[in-house]
Amino acid sequence: MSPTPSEEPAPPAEPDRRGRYHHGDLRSALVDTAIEVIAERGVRGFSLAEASRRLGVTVAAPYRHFADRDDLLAVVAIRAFGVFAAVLAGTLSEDATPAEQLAAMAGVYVRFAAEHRALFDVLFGAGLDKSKYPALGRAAEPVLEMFLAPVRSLCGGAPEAVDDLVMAVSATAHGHAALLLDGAFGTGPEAVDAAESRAARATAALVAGRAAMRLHGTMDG
Amino acid sequence: MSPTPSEEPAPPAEPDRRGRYHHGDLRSALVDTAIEVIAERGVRGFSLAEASRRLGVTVAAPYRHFADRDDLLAVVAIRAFGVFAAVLAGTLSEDATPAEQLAAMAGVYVRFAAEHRALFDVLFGAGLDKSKYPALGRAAEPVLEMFLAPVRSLCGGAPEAVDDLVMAVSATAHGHAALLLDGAFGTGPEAVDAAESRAARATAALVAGRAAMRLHGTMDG
DNA sequence: GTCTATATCCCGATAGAC
DNA sequence: GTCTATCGGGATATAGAC
Repeated sequence: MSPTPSEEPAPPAEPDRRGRYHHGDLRSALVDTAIEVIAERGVRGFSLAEASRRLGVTVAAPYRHFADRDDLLAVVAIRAFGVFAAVLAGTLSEDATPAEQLAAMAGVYVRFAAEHRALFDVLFGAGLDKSKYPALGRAAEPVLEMFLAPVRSLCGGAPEAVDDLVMAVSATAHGHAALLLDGAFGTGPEAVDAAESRAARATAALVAGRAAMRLHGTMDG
Repeated sequence: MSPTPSEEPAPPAEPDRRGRYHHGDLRSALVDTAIEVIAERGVRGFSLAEASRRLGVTVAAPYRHFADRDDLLAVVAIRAFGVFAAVLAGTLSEDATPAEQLAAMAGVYVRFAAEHRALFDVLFGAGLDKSKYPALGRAAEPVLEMFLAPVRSLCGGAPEAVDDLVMAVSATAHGHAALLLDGAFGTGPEAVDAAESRAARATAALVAGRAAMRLHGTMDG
């Protein structure tokens, strides 16, 4: 019989390379793998055990790098906010009115949810206690700021109006994204296109309607 | 020694009453208990084991009445649609314009999410596969129909415009509800009031904006 | 028919050995 | 840093008491 033991091909030459994560990259490998698993099974289908299995480590290994499952998900969420902000920033064009910018951003919001479903799922479906992860709140600020800029241009600085419109636009975008992921617009790329377009148009109508209502003095509450 | 055994007060007289569900009401008791548990811990915190424990029944008992956890949740979701439709119907007033009705319904949508959080949570946070529960889709139809009525009045029957506006209003309402439950409007009754008011105003602006854009011919895609 | 008892499997989490 | 071992809890399926 050959000296090969049972199922291990060539272990002697490289004590710490293939299939093992002994030198500190297990942490980032776990984050990547988490996103993979979540993309396949959703957040609620993600488990540390599954991620450990895919990386060839024991179920206890992740606890050297993360306090618990939510702690890992919080790191994924922080990365998600980073990607989200980058995607939003990529749509800014100088020769667009603030209203057009907001409409485009609402569309991109929806597209982000569809194309980075795993990340979006973690942001809004993981049930992370934000007060427990201050870094999460900090990671969200750039995103909020990107919505604030065009709204400030539109509202001229009135703080209450700014807050009002930012929330309305966010809710419009988020609602379209949530309904899309829920299947309300159908499935496939056409559904994403449709939802993106609808979100943009709804946002445009919202902004236009605000202006009209302000002109006509139809304001209460 | 008194004849009282150890911890059982009076078992001999009533063989099949207190603490037992031998006669067919375990099914409905499970639904009620599920709503209780979900209200306390959220959908993802609900388990058949916990419901069984509260009802004094074995973990296997629920499987006599429901195929699995999702099957029970689907029944809860069907009840949720019923309550939702009833709440929406309660807000209809004849002397309101279709636009005012839609705005009010968006507000009620948000209030329903807050006041019946368990039911709302099941509807949108349980991840139920709707294609697997046809009865769920049927239960949702009355709700959709309530939004369709005022929209038809507004759009004069153009099928594309009707679909467009229903989705936009739904998304606006849903977005506000989701952000409220996520804590974006703060916590407590004031947050609910604020979110309800914002959803109503955003819907009013949306409808007004649509009309304005149609007048000005600003329509594309 | 309804529930109990039981057994298997997966997951989260911790303690201690290497 | 990772592994082994282990505990508790939940989902699920089956066999059997009443």
